[in-house]
Amino acid sequence: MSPRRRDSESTATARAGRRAELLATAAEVFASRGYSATTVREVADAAGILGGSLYYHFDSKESMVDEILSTFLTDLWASYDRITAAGLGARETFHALIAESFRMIDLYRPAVMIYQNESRHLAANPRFGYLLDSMRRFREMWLSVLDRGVLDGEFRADLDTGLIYRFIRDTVWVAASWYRSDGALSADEIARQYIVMVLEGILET
Amino acid sequence: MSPRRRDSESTATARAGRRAELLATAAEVFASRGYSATTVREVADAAGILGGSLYYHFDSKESMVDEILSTFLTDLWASYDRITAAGLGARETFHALIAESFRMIDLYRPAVMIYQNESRHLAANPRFGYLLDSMRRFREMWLSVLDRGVLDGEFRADLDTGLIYRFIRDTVWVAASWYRSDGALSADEIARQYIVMVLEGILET
Amino acid sequence: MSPRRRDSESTATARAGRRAELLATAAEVFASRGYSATTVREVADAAGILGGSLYYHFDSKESMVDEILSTFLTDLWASYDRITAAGLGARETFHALIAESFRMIDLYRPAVMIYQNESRHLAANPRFGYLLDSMRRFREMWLSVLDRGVLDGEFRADLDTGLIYRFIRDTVWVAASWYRSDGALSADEIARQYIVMVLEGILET
Amino acid sequence: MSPRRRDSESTATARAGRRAELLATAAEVFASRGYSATTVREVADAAGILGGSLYYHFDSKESMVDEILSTFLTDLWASYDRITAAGLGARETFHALIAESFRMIDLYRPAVMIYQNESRHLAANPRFGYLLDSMRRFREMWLSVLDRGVLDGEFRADLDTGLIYRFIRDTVWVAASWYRSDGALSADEIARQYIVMVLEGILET
DNA sequence: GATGAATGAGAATTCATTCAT
DNA sequence: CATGAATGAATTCTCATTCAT
Repeated sequence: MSPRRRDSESTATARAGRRAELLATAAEVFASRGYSATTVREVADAAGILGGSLYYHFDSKESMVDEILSTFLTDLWASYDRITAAGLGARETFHALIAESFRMIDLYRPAVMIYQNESRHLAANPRFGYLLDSMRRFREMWLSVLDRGVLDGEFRADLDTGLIYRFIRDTVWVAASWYRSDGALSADEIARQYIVMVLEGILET
Repeated sequence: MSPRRRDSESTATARAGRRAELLATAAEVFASRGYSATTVREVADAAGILGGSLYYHFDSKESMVDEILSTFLTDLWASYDRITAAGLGARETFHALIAESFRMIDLYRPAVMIYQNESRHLAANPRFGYLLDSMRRFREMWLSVLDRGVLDGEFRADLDTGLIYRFIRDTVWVAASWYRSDGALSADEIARQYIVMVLEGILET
Repeated sequence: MSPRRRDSESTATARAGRRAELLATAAEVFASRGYSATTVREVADAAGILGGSLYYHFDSKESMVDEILSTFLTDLWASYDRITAAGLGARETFHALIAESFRMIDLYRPAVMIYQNESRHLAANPRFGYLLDSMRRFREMWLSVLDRGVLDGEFRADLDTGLIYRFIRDTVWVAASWYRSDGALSADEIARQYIVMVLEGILET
Repeated sequence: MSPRRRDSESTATARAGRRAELLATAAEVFASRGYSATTVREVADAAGILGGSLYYHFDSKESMVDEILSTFLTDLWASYDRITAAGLGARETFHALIAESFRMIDLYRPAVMIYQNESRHLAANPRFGYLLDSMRRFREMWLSVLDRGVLDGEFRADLDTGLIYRFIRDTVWVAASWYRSDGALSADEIARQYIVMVLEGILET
């Protein structure tokens, strides 16, 4: 509680704040221009500073995406884990996961876009091994929900669950590319309609 | 059938063939590594020639993607136009468009991936204005099919057709990223299941 | 006069100064080796930095010549305009323009050489349209002086003024290629003899 | 006179003709675009063949300029030598040399332009040593004429003959850059007026 | 924290030249 | 004679990164 300590605390906080601010800017730019097509200078420009100045905050361009993606994925999996651990039925779990995914898109739109567009390329780098892990976990999680649903007689048995899985995976995340938090439909409404579509189809019955 | 005629035929063919060959290689590499992350040298390596030699055939890296994408889109729209001009009902049109899309993925997998992953960035360049045109046409085409289907009572009226459109658009093309022509499911089988999924949903009834 | 003020002054000066310094170096090299035969690396070497570093200051090799030439021409025309607006007689204007031209050669020798040697080629590029403008203005300016001189009975009427104009234009600027500010004749002395030569001829009378 | 011999003769002639034709084209292009800014492909395009095909006729781009320049200079010096050996007075020699120079411009316009614009750069190459020789001879020839003229009381003694020499040299050759054989003034008329200008000046007397 | 000026590796592109056909 | 396709070195330009101030 000495002045010195308060100082260093507020400095640390300010620093973290600036860092987060810069990461948000970087994420935005990476998402819209593509990671490898984006120059460090473009990120800096968007942040209103000079290219070199970014290196006071980050080691490298790579460490920026790294932090953007790992922050997002950490939060994502905390949420997913909470849902899958809740002991819900297949259909309810399905519901909850989809809804949560759209909430994540709402929260981390740029990060989701980067995840969606750049994962394949980045994953070649050992540093981004966790991306592969995440994709694997994602697959297992969904297959487990779908397979259980088929077993329970809730989901159709005449469709390839592997295909359904890809179908869900792709459509959910790709929504990040057109979703606008200020658009006509809220994240929750999109999730609701999306769930209806996937569960019941678009045919009039 | 005289030797002379065979000669001039085979040269003409070789000429066009070499170009197509190089474009196929380039498309493959662009698709797998990402356009801007791919170096011209990588394309050349994959083609078994030196970097500079590509410039005998193409003006620039950009003109390579340009040709890859415009060739694909020209063929795609020729097919789509044939279908929409056939005077089918909404549901049959839906069917035919989806099936054709998967056939296109089968035929132009790398081009589709590039279209899917790089369109946004490339479209910033006036040279690629046709990408925006294509996206616009795509949207109009699908909305027209969906709206007609809703009017005809074939498609549900309680879902946002704009949302359905995006849903379809994204899932169809994204399949290019995992589709293997030598995989377990054929393009037609994928299309069939995909259509069932979208039309009837994944719920057991 | 506080240290702070001196600092910021000297930084601002250094900034503009560095650019001007590099341009002076580039002009020197372009003038002596020829613009298109000069490599960016040669300019950088002459400036004591690496090739890539030049691009921190300039967009391209082209923009370097551009700046060199436009700076020179801006100054040149300011001077010429001052003279032609002074309301002098044809012969006095003639005098003043020639003298000023030699002063410009003294001041901008490399730029003049580049102007002289590369204008034709560069002018094909729309970016250098001002070179054509300048040549046109130059022609009009001289023809107007010469024609007025003929009318006033000061210049001979039996010579083609178009020919005289070219004669003057070429000889004046071409002097840049051999003029040395440390040579035996000063710019003013050269101008003086030059004027005598053109006005009175080289014949003993 | 055997058919074989006639054949080889006419082939040789045709070959030489084609060679001269290509050189004329090359000279034109080098003159208008500048030697180092001109690509071999541009020359070939202008000749209606492909880049590589030029190498059937010439060893290199360099050997093309070489042949262009040396052909011109050989002819030029043959003429100059004839004149200086004729034992004329200073003024008559002056007359004859200028007239001959304009005739050369008429005959070898592109070569003269190349000589004028590229000599300095090319001369750095030992292969083009003859360019320096030519320049040196040129200087000596003119200084000798001028000095003799001053001694004989024909030319003014109050002007620096070195300056007059440069003045003549530059204005004469530079005319190649604007001279058109189909222009309003013939080579002879230009020479005539030029001689008057230089000898008597442009002042009305 | 940020700036201005560089570095240096590597990217895209150019171009003279070669060569089998 | 000419072509088509390459080579490979050089060139222009880009960009992540560094660092003294």
